[in-house]
Amino acid sequence: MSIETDIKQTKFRNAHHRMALNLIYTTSWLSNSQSVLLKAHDLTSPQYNVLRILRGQHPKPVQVNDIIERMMDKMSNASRLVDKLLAKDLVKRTECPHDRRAVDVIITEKGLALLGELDKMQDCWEEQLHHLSEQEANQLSNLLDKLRGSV
Amino acid sequence: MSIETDIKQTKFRNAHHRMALNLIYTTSWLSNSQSVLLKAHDLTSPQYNVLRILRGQHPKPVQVNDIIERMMDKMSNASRLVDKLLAKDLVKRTECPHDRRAVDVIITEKGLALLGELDKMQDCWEEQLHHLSEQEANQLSNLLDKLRGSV
DNA sequence: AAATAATAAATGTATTGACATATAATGTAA
DNA sequence: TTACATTATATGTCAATACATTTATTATTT
Repeated sequence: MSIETDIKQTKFRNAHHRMALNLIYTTSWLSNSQSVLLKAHDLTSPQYNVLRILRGQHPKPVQVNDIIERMMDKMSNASRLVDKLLAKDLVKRTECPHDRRAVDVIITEKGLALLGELDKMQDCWEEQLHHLSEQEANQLSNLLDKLRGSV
Repeated sequence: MSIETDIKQTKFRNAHHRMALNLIYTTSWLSNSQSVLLKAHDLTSPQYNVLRILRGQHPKPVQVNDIIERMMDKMSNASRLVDKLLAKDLVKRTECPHDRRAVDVIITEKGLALLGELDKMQDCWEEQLHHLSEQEANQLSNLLDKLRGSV
């Protein structure tokens, strides 16, 4: 009885429609709560996302194109996002030796340190998710995979 | 095995983390596909959302504040959103008789006609959701409610 | 090798959104 | 009734985003 009260709507076309609205609503709820936490560290969600991608590959460099492919929301102008991180000394950008079109992006020590701090915040954020058991979390994830038709 | 390949990430901190990323990724996938369809009719998702809220109450007027409360992503500047719809003659805006601070917003015939067309598009969009059975859709929706702690 | 296509990234521009603040009307308390 | 708080909406400003285009480099074709 919840999404109904949250968006003050009692009728849905059908189960799938209710599910779709619920997905959008729940995700908006979830990512807003993350944005609030990140703002205290002067980061946006996409910036945080990029930093974690870079840490995942560290110390290997990552090209802008790779970043785009790995991002949650495939975005067009990732290079300006990298600019922002560069301005904060959280990443460094060097010309890729094999391909002079491309650019190698690497997270800096400062970036790693910031992410280290944010891990605690992230733990805190993830606590919210524990209304679901581990089993339920897996179940939800599997349903999402199936929804996208990739099972 | 899917979110892993879609965002090229094989390791997650834990089941809940994987679920959270999957939620964000799947919802982004879902709403992007809707945006693409809407753009052909020169509407954004929030605008479409507002129009449907107005249709839901039609012919009763809806105040801007009500719109905000009913929206998926609670947004600060709903009045400029109404402006946009007004400019396209999809809604009309009149001063609320009982409360001169408030504004009554009503969907126009043109707005209703547009939504009528878009219903077909929406059906089409919802077809995507049928990788899940009705039962699975309900299951997913219930898990989302539970995730938000509102069960 | 020259011409053409394809790829990686950056940039221009207009729109959208976030956030704080302003304006106006109403409600409430002294 | 005046002062003060609250509510409803609008606006100013700046950052973020979308989308198209541009530049530079590499790959492919003839």
